[in-house]
Amino acid sequence: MEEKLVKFESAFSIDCVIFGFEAGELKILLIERKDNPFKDWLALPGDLVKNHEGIEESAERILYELTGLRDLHMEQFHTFGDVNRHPRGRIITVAYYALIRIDGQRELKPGNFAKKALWHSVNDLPKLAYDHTEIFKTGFTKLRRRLSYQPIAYELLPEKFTLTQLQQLYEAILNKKLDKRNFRKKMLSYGFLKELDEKQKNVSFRAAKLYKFDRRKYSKIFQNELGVDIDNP
Amino acid sequence: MEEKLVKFESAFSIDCVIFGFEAGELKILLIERKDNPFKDWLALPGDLVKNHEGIEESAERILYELTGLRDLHMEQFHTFGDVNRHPRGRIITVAYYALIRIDGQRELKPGNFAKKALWHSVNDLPKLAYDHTEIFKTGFTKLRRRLSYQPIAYELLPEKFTLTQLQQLYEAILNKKLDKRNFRKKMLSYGFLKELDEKQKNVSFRAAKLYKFDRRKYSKIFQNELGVDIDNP
DNA sequence: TCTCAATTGTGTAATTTTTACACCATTATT
DNA sequence: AATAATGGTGTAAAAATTACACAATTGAGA
Repeated sequence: MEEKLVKFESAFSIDCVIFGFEAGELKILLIERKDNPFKDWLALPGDLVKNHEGIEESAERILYELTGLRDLHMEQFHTFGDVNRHPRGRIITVAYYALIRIDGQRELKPGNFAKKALWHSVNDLPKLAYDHTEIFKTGFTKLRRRLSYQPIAYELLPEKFTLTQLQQLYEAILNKKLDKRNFRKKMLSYGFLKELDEKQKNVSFRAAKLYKFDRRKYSKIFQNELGVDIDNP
Repeated sequence: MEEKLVKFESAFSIDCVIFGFEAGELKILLIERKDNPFKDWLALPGDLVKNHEGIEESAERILYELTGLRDLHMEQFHTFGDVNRHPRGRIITVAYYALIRIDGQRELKPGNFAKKALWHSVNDLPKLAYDHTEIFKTGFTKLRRRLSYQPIAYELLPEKFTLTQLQQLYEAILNKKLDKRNFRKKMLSYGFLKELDEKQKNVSFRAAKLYKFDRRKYSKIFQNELGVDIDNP
């Protein structure tokens, strides 16, 4: 059963704050809108939720259509439902953030309602369409808070990375300088970083060791620490 | 403009997990449903969001109608949107938790669709209507996680309380025993507990000192520690 | 009024975690 | 061979957390 008419009097949508990390900078993926309202503005990728899909599913679809990627780290973080947040009617939107590895080769498909999709540094964002600036800020704050108790950052790095890259990523998200020795000590103490027999290439200085995440160990440590409490009904 | 017809093909609702603390037990406020679906089942208080109200506003209204209280500590914690979560159509629901002081005197108004409202211990909840058991569990987990980094528990206690009561409340939420001396040391170190010149009455043992929260000091300590990051756009 | 039962209120030492801090090593480039 | 740039490492001080036991107070009841 295909939908023809969007019920603007009462509908729900998904908006995604998609984080990536590139050249030492934290970025988000934005689209440039083709039409009114907010023609030519930058906006968060999003769509109306279809009748046959759950909201989680819808968020995954939006991400897949845009990036071709599935099974990303995604998290619902807030729902925005002010009466006038959307000029075309009463639409509440469920916001998710996602963490993805930026890959310059990958083609982004902005979809029918956008001219293009682009990565934009979080540090000098223009005003976004609708209430998307607020949504972004909320999502960024949630990500930051989350990172301070769960080391999810590796989702943003390439498979092999140096400790300096990891530290730069933390610094970009937490927005503060960290001490190199203490940072390394801490990260290595978790035990889910695996040192590789490989070094950085093509750098004109001492090459750093490469590491990768051991997902198995990571899960063991962090799943029961954060999931639904086992002792409760 | 009054609504006559509820658009069940696509609507949103609010559900509230309302926590209270009484007789050393953590409780939530439930309603007993009058009609189908889920006639006679216990459910979380909730309602459809009206066209003219924001979701926050809607949550506040639901709480006010039920308890007569305003300005409660409320927090949106998750939105549930599985396709088949509601037997009567596609309804996604935004869930809030609230913390309130149980007052046996206060009359609860269950509303038109419920037979009654009652406080129920969180420890032996029956299966709830719809997906409300899942909503409750998620809310409880969020509350627990929040409490471990922000001492919000005082919202659940009477104005004057003993440190033992406070500890019991923490134990009920975190679901584990705490060390009395360490607990007191920690709580008092925050500096927002004010010792009163008053003691417990009507107990057949050594009466404990009463304390109250100093909201002013509390806010100073915890507002900038958790709010939106000041350094970011 | 004495005793009992129940609960309050208190401090210290050991352990763990966090913080602060500086220099030599390695590599590519010239 | 010197230089420029970054990688990689350890220790000591401070702070936070944990573990742990007993005397003091009160009302109830004999």
